[in-house]
Amino acid sequence: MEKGKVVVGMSGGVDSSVAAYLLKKEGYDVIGVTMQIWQDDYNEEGRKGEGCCGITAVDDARRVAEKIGIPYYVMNFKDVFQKEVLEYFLEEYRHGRTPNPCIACNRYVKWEALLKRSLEIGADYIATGHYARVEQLANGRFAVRNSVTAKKDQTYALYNLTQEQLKRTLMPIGAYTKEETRKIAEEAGLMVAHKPDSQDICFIPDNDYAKFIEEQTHEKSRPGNFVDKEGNVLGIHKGITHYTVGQRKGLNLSMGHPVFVTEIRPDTNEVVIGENEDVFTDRLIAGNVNYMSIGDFEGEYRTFAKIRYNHGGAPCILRKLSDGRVECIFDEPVRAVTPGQAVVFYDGEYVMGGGTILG
RNA sequence: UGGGCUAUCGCCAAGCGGUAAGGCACAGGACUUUGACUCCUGCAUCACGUUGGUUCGAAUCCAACUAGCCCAG
Repeated sequence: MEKGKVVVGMSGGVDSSVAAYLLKKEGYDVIGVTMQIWQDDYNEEGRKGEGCCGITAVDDARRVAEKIGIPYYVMNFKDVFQKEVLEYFLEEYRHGRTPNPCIACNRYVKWEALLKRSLEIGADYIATGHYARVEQLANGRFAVRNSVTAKKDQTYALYNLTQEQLKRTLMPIGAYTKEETRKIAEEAGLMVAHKPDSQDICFIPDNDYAKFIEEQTHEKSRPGNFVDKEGNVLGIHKGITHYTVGQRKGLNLSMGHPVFVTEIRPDTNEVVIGENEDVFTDRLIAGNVNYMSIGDFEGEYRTFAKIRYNHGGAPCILRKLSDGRVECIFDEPVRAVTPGQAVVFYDGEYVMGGGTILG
Protein backbone atom coordinates (compact mmCIF):
# COMPACT_ATOMS: atom_id res chain seq x y z
CA MET A 1 0.00 0.00 0.00
CA GLU A 2 2.85 2.33 0.81
CA LYS A 3 4.05 2.00 -2.70
CA GLY A 4 0.96 3.56 -4.12
CA LYS A 5 -2.08 2.71 -6.10
CA VAL A 6 -1.72 1.54 -9.65
CA VAL A 7 -4.18 0.78 -12.39
CA VAL A 8 -3.00 -1.99 -14.68
CA GLY A 9 -4.36 -2.12 -18.19
CA MET A 10 -5.15 -5.78 -18.65
CA SER A 11 -5.66 -7.19 -22.10
CA GLY A 12 -6.17 -10.73 -21.00
CA GLY A 13 -2.79 -11.72 -22.36
CA VAL A 14 0.24 -13.08 -20.59
CA ASP A 15 2.18 -9.86 -20.46
CA SER A 16 -0.30 -7.59 -18.77
CA SER A 17 -1.39 -10.39 -16.50
CA VAL A 18 2.14 -10.88 -15.28
CA ALA A 19 2.55 -7.13 -14.97
CA ALA A 20 -0.39 -7.02 -12.58
CA TYR A 21 0.91 -10.02 -10.71
CA LEU A 22 4.37 -8.56 -10.25
CA LEU A 23 3.09 -5.20 -9.07
CA LYS A 24 0.81 -6.87 -6.59
CA LYS A 25 3.73 -8.90 -5.33
CA GLU A 26 5.85 -5.80 -4.99
CA GLY A 27 3.30 -4.30 -2.67
CA TYR A 28 1.38 -1.92 -4.85
CA ASP A 29 -2.30 -1.41 -4.42
CA VAL A 30 -3.27 -2.88 -7.77
CA ILE A 31 -6.47 -2.43 -9.72
CA GLY A 32 -7.03 -4.35 -12.92
CA VAL A 33 -8.79 -2.63 -15.77
CA THR A 34 -9.68 -3.76 -19.24
CA MET A 35 -10.33 -1.01 -21.69
CA GLN A 36 -13.33 -1.48 -23.86
CA ILE A 37 -12.31 0.24 -27.03
CA TRP A 38 -14.06 -1.54 -29.81
CA GLN A 39 -17.38 -3.16 -30.49
CA ASP A 40 -18.02 -5.91 -28.04
CA ASP A 41 -20.79 -7.42 -30.03
CA TYR A 42 -18.92 -9.54 -32.47
CA ASN A 43 -19.23 -12.97 -31.03
CA GLU A 44 -18.34 -14.67 -34.24
CA GLU A 45 -16.76 -18.04 -33.93
CA GLY A 46 -13.29 -18.84 -34.99
CA ARG A 47 -11.53 -15.81 -33.61
CA LYS A 48 -8.19 -17.21 -32.74
CA GLY A 49 -5.20 -15.40 -31.35
CA GLU A 50 -6.96 -12.39 -29.95
CA GLY A 51 -5.34 -9.05 -30.43
CA CYS A 52 -4.46 -6.79 -27.56
CA CYS A 53 -8.03 -5.56 -27.40
CA GLY A 54 -9.99 -8.65 -28.25
CA ILE A 55 -13.12 -9.65 -26.46
CA THR A 56 -12.16 -12.87 -24.81
CA ALA A 57 -9.91 -10.32 -23.22
CA VAL A 58 -12.44 -9.49 -20.55
CA ASP A 59 -13.03 -13.06 -19.50
CA ASP A 60 -9.38 -13.88 -19.29
CA ALA A 61 -8.44 -10.66 -17.56
CA ARG A 62 -11.17 -11.07 -14.98
CA ARG A 63 -10.06 -14.59 -14.18
CA VAL A 64 -6.49 -13.44 -13.78
CA ALA A 65 -7.54 -10.57 -11.53
CA GLU A 66 -9.48 -12.99 -9.37
CA LYS A 67 -6.58 -15.35 -9.23
CA ILE A 68 -4.12 -12.77 -8.03
CA GLY A 69 -6.67 -11.10 -5.82
CA ILE A 70 -7.12 -7.61 -7.15
CA PRO A 71 -10.23 -5.62 -7.94
CA TYR A 72 -11.13 -5.60 -11.59
CA TYR A 73 -13.14 -3.29 -13.79
CA VAL A 74 -14.00 -2.82 -17.39
CA MET A 75 -13.86 0.76 -18.56
CA ASN A 76 -15.41 2.09 -21.68
CA PHE A 77 -13.11 4.05 -23.94
CA LYS A 78 -14.94 3.56 -27.17
CA ASP A 79 -15.46 7.24 -27.80
CA VAL A 80 -11.85 8.25 -27.52
CA PHE A 81 -10.77 5.20 -29.45
CA GLN A 82 -13.23 6.01 -32.19
CA LYS A 83 -11.96 9.54 -32.49
CA GLU A 84 -8.23 9.25 -31.89
CA VAL A 85 -7.50 5.88 -33.38
CA LEU A 86 -10.17 4.74 -35.76
CA GLU A 87 -10.87 8.03 -37.48
CA TYR A 88 -7.22 8.83 -37.64
CA PHE A 89 -6.55 5.43 -39.12
CA LEU A 90 -9.17 5.81 -41.83
CA GLU A 91 -8.22 9.37 -42.62
CA GLU A 92 -4.56 8.50 -43.04
CA TYR A 93 -5.27 5.70 -45.45
CA ARG A 94 -7.60 7.90 -47.40
CA HIS A 95 -4.73 10.31 -47.87
CA GLY A 96 -2.42 7.65 -49.16
CA ARG A 97 -0.46 7.32 -45.96
CA THR A 98 0.16 4.25 -43.85
CA PRO A 99 -0.71 4.88 -40.22
CA ASN A 100 0.41 3.00 -37.17
CA PRO A 101 -2.73 2.79 -35.05
CA CYS A 102 -0.93 1.26 -32.08
CA ILE A 103 1.03 4.43 -31.53
CA ALA A 104 -2.06 6.61 -31.51
CA CYS A 105 -3.86 4.12 -29.33
CA ASN A 106 -1.04 4.13 -26.82
CA ARG A 107 -0.78 7.85 -26.54
CA TYR A 108 -4.43 8.84 -26.57
CA VAL A 109 -6.32 5.85 -25.31
CA LYS A 110 -4.04 3.76 -23.15
CA TRP A 111 -2.29 6.73 -21.64
CA GLU A 112 -4.21 9.93 -21.97
CA ALA A 113 -7.68 8.56 -21.32
CA LEU A 114 -6.80 5.71 -19.03
CA LEU A 115 -4.40 7.78 -16.99
CA LYS A 116 -6.93 10.55 -16.55
CA ARG A 117 -9.58 8.22 -15.33
CA SER A 118 -7.15 6.38 -13.13
CA LEU A 119 -6.11 9.59 -11.43
CA GLU A 120 -9.76 10.39 -10.93
CA ILE A 121 -10.25 7.21 -8.97
CA GLY A 122 -7.25 7.97 -6.85
CA ALA A 123 -4.48 6.04 -8.56
CA ASP A 124 -0.87 7.19 -8.57
CA TYR A 125 0.22 5.24 -11.61
CA ILE A 126 -0.92 3.26 -14.55
CA ALA A 127 0.91 0.17 -15.70
CA THR A 128 0.95 -1.95 -18.84
CA GLY A 129 2.50 -5.13 -20.06
CA HIS A 130 4.78 -3.55 -22.60
CA TYR A 131 8.28 -4.81 -23.18
CA ALA A 132 9.94 -1.56 -22.26
CA ARG A 133 11.16 0.24 -19.16
CA VAL A 134 10.47 3.73 -17.90
CA GLU A 135 13.31 5.53 -16.18
CA GLN A 136 14.13 8.97 -14.96
CA LEU A 137 17.39 10.25 -16.38
CA ALA A 138 20.09 12.41 -14.83
CA ASN A 139 18.66 15.43 -16.59
CA GLY A 140 15.43 14.89 -14.74
CA ARG A 141 13.48 13.76 -17.76
CA PHE A 142 11.66 10.50 -18.07
CA ALA A 143 12.35 8.21 -20.98
CA VAL A 144 11.38 4.84 -22.24
CA ARG A 145 14.25 2.41 -22.27
CA ASN A 146 14.72 -0.71 -24.36
CA SER A 147 13.43 -3.91 -22.93
CA VAL A 148 16.08 -6.35 -21.83
CA THR A 149 15.10 -8.36 -24.85
CA ALA A 150 15.72 -6.49 -28.02
CA LYS A 151 13.64 -9.11 -29.76
CA LYS A 152 10.44 -8.18 -28.01
CA ASP A 153 11.22 -4.53 -27.60
CA GLN A 154 8.18 -2.30 -27.85
CA THR A 155 9.67 1.11 -27.28
CA TYR A 156 8.97 2.12 -30.86
CA ALA A 157 5.24 2.24 -30.20
CA LEU A 158 5.74 4.33 -27.08
CA TYR A 159 7.78 7.24 -28.36
CA ASN A 160 4.83 9.56 -28.33
CA LEU A 161 4.19 9.54 -24.58
CA THR A 162 4.56 12.80 -22.73
CA GLN A 163 6.65 13.50 -19.66
CA GLU A 164 3.53 13.75 -17.54
CA GLN A 165 2.39 10.38 -18.75
CA LEU A 166 5.75 8.73 -18.27
CA LYS A 167 6.08 10.09 -14.77
CA ARG A 168 3.07 8.04 -13.82
CA THR A 169 3.83 4.91 -15.79
CA LEU A 170 5.10 1.53 -14.69
CA MET A 171 6.17 -1.23 -17.03
CA PRO A 172 7.24 -4.14 -14.88
CA ILE A 173 7.57 -6.57 -17.78
CA GLY A 174 10.40 -4.64 -19.38
CA ALA A 175 12.86 -6.31 -17.06
CA TYR A 176 12.09 -9.76 -18.37
CA THR A 177 12.24 -11.75 -21.55
CA LYS A 178 9.12 -13.25 -23.05
CA GLU A 179 10.21 -16.67 -21.90
CA GLU A 180 10.70 -15.44 -18.36
CA THR A 181 7.32 -13.77 -18.43
CA ARG A 182 5.62 -16.97 -19.45
CA LYS A 183 7.50 -18.82 -16.75
CA ILE A 184 6.37 -16.35 -14.12
CA ALA A 185 2.81 -16.70 -15.33
CA GLU A 186 3.07 -20.42 -15.13
CA GLU A 187 4.52 -20.41 -11.65
CA ALA A 188 1.84 -18.00 -10.52
CA GLY A 189 -0.77 -20.35 -11.88
CA LEU A 190 -2.15 -17.88 -14.38
CA MET A 191 -4.13 -19.72 -17.00
CA VAL A 192 -3.06 -17.36 -19.71
CA ALA A 193 0.56 -18.48 -19.47
CA HIS A 194 0.50 -20.16 -22.83
CA LYS A 195 -1.85 -17.90 -24.67
CA PRO A 196 -0.39 -17.11 -28.08
CA ASP A 197 1.08 -13.68 -28.68
CA SER A 198 -1.24 -11.24 -30.27
CA GLN A 199 -0.50 -9.87 -33.67
CA ASP A 200 -1.99 -7.86 -36.50
CA ILE A 201 -4.17 -4.83 -36.01
CA CYS A 202 -6.35 -5.70 -33.07
CA PHE A 203 -9.52 -4.03 -34.23
CA ILE A 204 -9.55 -5.55 -37.68
CA PRO A 205 -11.17 -8.95 -37.34
CA ASP A 206 -9.98 -10.93 -40.34
CA ASN A 207 -6.92 -8.87 -40.97
CA ASP A 208 -8.34 -7.53 -44.20
CA TYR A 209 -7.80 -3.90 -43.45
CA ALA A 210 -8.73 -2.65 -46.93
CA LYS A 211 -12.13 -4.25 -46.61
CA PHE A 212 -12.43 -2.87 -43.12
CA ILE A 213 -11.80 0.64 -44.43
CA GLU A 214 -14.49 0.21 -47.06
CA GLU A 215 -16.97 -0.93 -44.46
CA GLN A 216 -16.18 1.82 -42.02
CA THR A 217 -16.17 4.65 -44.50
CA HIS A 218 -18.98 3.22 -46.60
CA GLU A 219 -16.87 4.08 -49.59
CA LYS A 220 -15.86 1.64 -52.24
CA SER A 221 -12.16 1.89 -52.92
CA ARG A 222 -11.58 3.58 -56.25
CA PRO A 223 -9.44 1.80 -58.82
CA GLY A 224 -6.74 3.87 -60.49
CA ASN A 225 -3.56 3.53 -62.46
CA PHE A 226 -0.30 1.90 -61.63
CA VAL A 227 2.30 4.12 -63.26
CA ASP A 228 6.07 4.08 -63.48
CA LYS A 229 8.15 7.13 -62.73
CA GLU A 230 7.95 8.22 -66.35
CA GLY A 231 4.19 8.20 -66.10
CA ASN A 232 3.57 5.14 -68.24
CA VAL A 233 0.47 3.25 -67.19
CA LEU A 234 1.39 -0.25 -66.07
CA GLY A 235 -1.97 -1.50 -64.96
CA ILE A 236 -4.98 -0.87 -62.78
CA HIS A 237 -4.88 -0.88 -59.00
CA LYS A 238 -7.69 -1.67 -56.59
CA GLY A 239 -7.64 1.64 -54.76
CA ILE A 240 -4.83 3.37 -52.92
CA THR A 241 -5.84 2.04 -49.54
CA HIS A 242 -4.64 -1.38 -50.62
CA TYR A 243 -1.03 -0.30 -50.89
CA THR A 244 1.91 0.98 -48.96
CA VAL A 245 5.41 2.05 -49.89
CA GLY A 246 7.75 -0.85 -50.45
CA GLN A 247 4.95 -3.31 -51.08
CA ARG A 248 5.49 -6.09 -53.59
CA LYS A 249 2.73 -8.64 -53.10
CA GLY A 250 -0.77 -8.14 -54.32
CA LEU A 251 0.07 -5.80 -57.14
CA ASN A 252 -0.79 -8.42 -59.73
CA LEU A 253 1.80 -6.88 -61.97
CA SER A 254 3.81 -9.34 -64.00
CA MET A 255 6.85 -7.40 -65.11
CA GLY A 256 9.19 -10.33 -65.32
CA HIS A 257 10.98 -9.24 -62.17
CA PRO A 258 9.75 -8.05 -58.79
CA VAL A 259 8.44 -4.50 -58.67
CA PHE A 260 7.49 -2.40 -55.69
CA VAL A 261 5.30 0.51 -54.71
CA THR A 262 7.47 3.60 -54.48
CA GLU A 263 4.87 6.27 -53.98
CA ILE A 264 1.16 6.78 -53.49
CA ARG A 265 -0.47 9.82 -55.03
CA PRO A 266 -3.88 10.44 -53.53
CA ASP A 267 -4.49 13.51 -55.70
CA THR A 268 -4.33 11.63 -58.95
CA ASN A 269 -5.27 8.29 -57.42
CA GLU A 270 -2.06 6.81 -58.80
CA VAL A 271 0.23 4.22 -57.34
CA VAL A 272 3.80 4.56 -58.55
CA ILE A 273 5.75 1.42 -59.27
CA GLY A 274 9.51 1.04 -59.40
CA GLU A 275 12.49 -1.19 -58.88
CA ASN A 276 13.72 -2.31 -55.51
CA GLU A 277 16.48 0.28 -55.53
CA ASP A 278 13.93 3.01 -56.14
CA VAL A 279 12.49 2.39 -52.73
CA PHE A 280 15.69 3.32 -50.91
CA THR A 281 16.34 6.80 -49.67
CA ASP A 282 18.83 8.38 -47.32
CA ARG A 283 16.60 11.02 -45.84
CA LEU A 284 13.17 11.77 -44.52
CA ILE A 285 11.28 14.58 -42.91
CA ALA A 286 9.31 14.07 -39.76
CA GLY A 287 6.71 16.26 -38.17
CA ASN A 288 4.93 16.34 -34.84
CA VAL A 289 8.12 15.48 -33.06
CA ASN A 290 7.84 14.42 -29.46
CA TYR A 291 11.02 14.71 -27.42
CA MET A 292 11.61 12.29 -24.65
CA SER A 293 15.11 11.81 -23.27
CA ILE A 294 15.98 15.37 -24.19
CA GLY A 295 13.77 18.41 -24.25
CA ASP A 296 14.97 19.63 -27.58
CA PHE A 297 18.17 20.14 -29.55
CA GLU A 298 19.88 22.81 -31.57
CA GLY A 299 21.50 22.42 -34.94
CA GLU A 300 22.39 18.82 -35.63
CA TYR A 301 21.99 15.75 -33.53
CA ARG A 302 23.60 12.38 -34.06
CA THR A 303 21.23 9.52 -33.36
CA PHE A 304 19.90 6.14 -34.36
CA ALA A 305 16.50 5.88 -35.97
CA LYS A 306 13.91 3.19 -36.57
CA ILE A 307 11.51 3.88 -39.40
CA ARG A 308 9.05 1.13 -38.63
CA TYR A 309 8.15 -1.22 -35.83
CA ASN A 310 10.35 -4.04 -36.96
CA HIS A 311 13.28 -2.03 -38.19
CA GLY A 312 16.70 -2.71 -36.77
CA GLY A 313 17.43 0.98 -36.82
CA ALA A 314 20.03 2.98 -38.70
CA PRO A 315 22.52 5.69 -37.74
CA CYS A 316 21.60 9.16 -38.87
CA ILE A 317 21.88 12.86 -38.25
CA LEU A 318 18.95 15.02 -37.27
CA ARG A 319 18.64 18.54 -38.50
CA LYS A 320 16.17 21.07 -37.23
CA LEU A 321 13.68 22.45 -39.73
CA SER A 322 10.98 25.05 -39.37
CA ASP A 323 7.57 24.39 -37.79
CA GLY A 324 8.97 21.81 -35.42
CA ARG A 325 9.88 19.50 -38.24
CA VAL A 326 13.17 17.67 -38.38
CA GLU A 327 15.13 16.23 -41.25
CA CYS A 328 16.74 12.88 -40.71
CA ILE A 329 19.75 12.04 -42.88
CA PHE A 330 20.88 8.46 -42.81
CA ASP A 331 24.47 7.35 -43.19
CA GLU A 332 23.28 4.63 -45.53
CA PRO A 333 20.01 4.58 -47.49
CA VAL A 334 17.12 2.88 -45.73
CA ARG A 335 14.36 0.92 -47.39
CA ALA A 336 10.78 2.08 -47.75
CA VAL A 337 10.46 5.28 -45.80
CA THR A 338 6.69 5.44 -45.55
CA PRO A 339 4.64 8.57 -44.91
CA GLY A 340 2.34 8.04 -41.95
CA GLN A 341 4.66 5.65 -40.16
CA ALA A 342 6.64 6.87 -37.19
CA VAL A 343 10.36 7.43 -37.03
CA VAL A 344 11.74 6.92 -33.56
CA PHE A 345 15.11 8.24 -32.44
CA TYR A 346 17.30 6.51 -29.92
CA ASP A 347 20.08 7.58 -27.62
CA GLY A 348 21.59 4.26 -26.80
CA GLU A 349 18.90 2.29 -25.06
CA TYR A 350 16.69 5.29 -24.48
CA VAL A 351 14.06 6.76 -26.70
CA MET A 352 15.23 10.24 -27.51
CA GLY A 353 12.07 11.16 -29.37
CA GLY A 354 10.19 10.53 -32.54
CA GLY A 355 7.77 11.89 -35.03
CA THR A 356 5.52 11.11 -37.92
CA ILE A 357 7.13 10.58 -41.29
CA LEU A 358 5.92 13.19 -43.72
CA GLY A 359 8.01 12.14 -46.66
C1' U B 1 -5.89 -14.86 -99.48
C1' G B 2 1.59 -12.94 -103.12
C1' G B 3 5.65 -13.69 -99.66
C1' G B 4 7.66 -14.36 -94.73
C1' C B 5 7.36 -15.27 -89.39
C1' U B 6 5.26 -17.05 -84.87
C1' A B 7 2.05 -20.22 -81.97
C1' U B 8 4.89 -23.98 -74.81
C1' C B 9 1.39 -22.46 -67.44
C1' G B 10 -2.34 -15.85 -66.14
C1' C B 11 2.43 -12.87 -68.38
C1' C B 12 7.52 -13.41 -70.33
C1' A B 13 10.32 -17.52 -71.83
C1' A B 14 13.90 -22.18 -72.28
C1' G B 15 13.63 -26.39 -75.30
C1' C B 16 16.25 -28.03 -81.89
C1' G B 17 13.82 -36.37 -81.80
C1' G B 18 14.24 -39.27 -76.07
C1' U B 19 10.18 -38.40 -72.58
C1' A B 20 8.05 -29.96 -70.37
C1' A B 21 14.11 -25.03 -67.36
C1' G B 22 13.58 -20.42 -65.26
C1' G B 23 11.56 -15.52 -64.03
C1' C B 24 7.14 -12.68 -62.89
C1' A B 25 2.26 -13.23 -61.11
C1' C B 26 -0.70 -16.17 -57.93
C1' A B 27 -1.82 -19.54 -53.53
C1' G B 28 -0.52 -21.52 -48.76
C1' G B 29 2.86 -21.30 -44.64
C1' A B 30 6.81 -19.03 -41.47
C1' C B 31 8.27 -14.38 -39.38
C1' U B 32 5.60 -10.02 -36.97
C1' U B 33 1.36 -6.68 -30.75
C1' U B 34 0.88 -1.60 -37.37
C1' G B 35 1.02 -1.66 -42.86
C1' A B 36 5.17 -3.71 -45.51
C1' C B 37 9.81 -6.37 -46.69
C1' U B 38 12.03 -11.25 -46.30
C1' C B 39 12.01 -16.57 -46.14
C1' C B 40 9.81 -21.61 -47.21
C1' U B 41 6.47 -24.61 -50.06
C1' G B 42 3.16 -25.25 -54.15
C1' C B 43 2.03 -24.11 -59.22
C1' A B 44 1.78 -27.51 -67.32
C1' U B 45 1.51 -35.24 -65.43
C1' C B 46 -3.53 -38.67 -72.23
C1' A B 47 0.54 -31.61 -71.74
C1' C B 48 3.38 -27.90 -75.65
C1' G B 49 -2.80 -23.68 -81.25
C1' U B 50 -5.92 -27.88 -83.96
C1' U B 51 -5.97 -32.35 -86.92
C1' G B 52 -3.33 -35.95 -89.25
C1' G B 53 1.52 -38.18 -90.63
C1' U B 54 6.90 -39.94 -90.14
C1' U B 55 9.43 -42.53 -85.98
C1' C B 56 10.76 -47.60 -81.11
C1' G B 57 9.91 -42.62 -79.39
C1' A B 58 7.97 -35.74 -81.22
C1' A B 59 6.83 -29.73 -77.98
C1' U B 60 10.89 -30.75 -81.11
C1' C B 61 10.50 -33.51 -88.37
C1' C B 62 6.37 -33.27 -92.36
C1' A B 63 1.30 -31.73 -94.08
C1' A B 64 -3.20 -29.30 -93.73
C1' C B 65 -6.05 -26.16 -90.95
C1' U B 66 -6.75 -22.03 -87.39
C1' A B 67 -5.04 -17.52 -85.09
C1' G B 68 -1.73 -13.44 -84.69
C1' C B 69 2.28 -10.52 -86.65
C1' C B 70 5.42 -8.45 -90.58
C1' C B 71 6.52 -7.10 -95.76
C1' A B 72 4.21 -6.42 -100.03
C1' G B 73 -0.83 -4.59 -101.96
